[in-house]
Amino acid sequence: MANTQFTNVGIIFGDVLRRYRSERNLSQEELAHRAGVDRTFISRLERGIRQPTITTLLGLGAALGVPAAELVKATEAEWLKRAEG
Amino acid sequence: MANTQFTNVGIIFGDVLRRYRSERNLSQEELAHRAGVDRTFISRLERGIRQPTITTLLGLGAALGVPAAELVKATEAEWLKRAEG
DNA sequence: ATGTAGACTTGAGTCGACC
DNA sequence: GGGTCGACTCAAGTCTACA
Repeated sequence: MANTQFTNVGIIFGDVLRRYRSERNLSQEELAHRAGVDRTFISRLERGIRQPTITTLLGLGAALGVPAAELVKATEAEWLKRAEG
Repeated sequence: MANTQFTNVGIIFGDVLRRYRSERNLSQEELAHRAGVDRTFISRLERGIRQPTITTLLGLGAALGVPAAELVKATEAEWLKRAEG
């Protein structure tokens, strides 16, 4: 049953996504449209209820005008920070 | 039905993953063990048949001793290159 | 414009097996 | 050690609807 240590990744990614979206004054609906996904899915991502695949990540990055790698980097940094608590 | 433009992301990521694994002289089995996933799943990832979620990405990065963001960056760069063909 | 939720289809990720 | 596959479970992602 591996990966108990990665349990919070979705929550952290949700925070990151919401922050990037807010900074750009995009609505969930507009982001969803640009990224080619459903609005309710964005809502679930931001709340950490769902997790993106790498394809979705690239779509979100393109929609936000930021490399997907940057979203992952921010998520990873926050995750490492919380992991060492 | 969005995202036809992202169709090849899985293939590209598979190439990237295999390259990073090979450079570290890791077997699929060892990588799978370290990342906490199944060996056959690594095989499918490398062949582009399956795609990782962000949680799996962080696990793979940790297993390879490289930031997951770097794997995404490499994937994204290759994807942009192929996209402009 | 967002939260939430149920019901749905497809795909992530496992397990066992064989080449 | 790796490829491949079928069958399985559960989660990704959609769609509709209401607060």
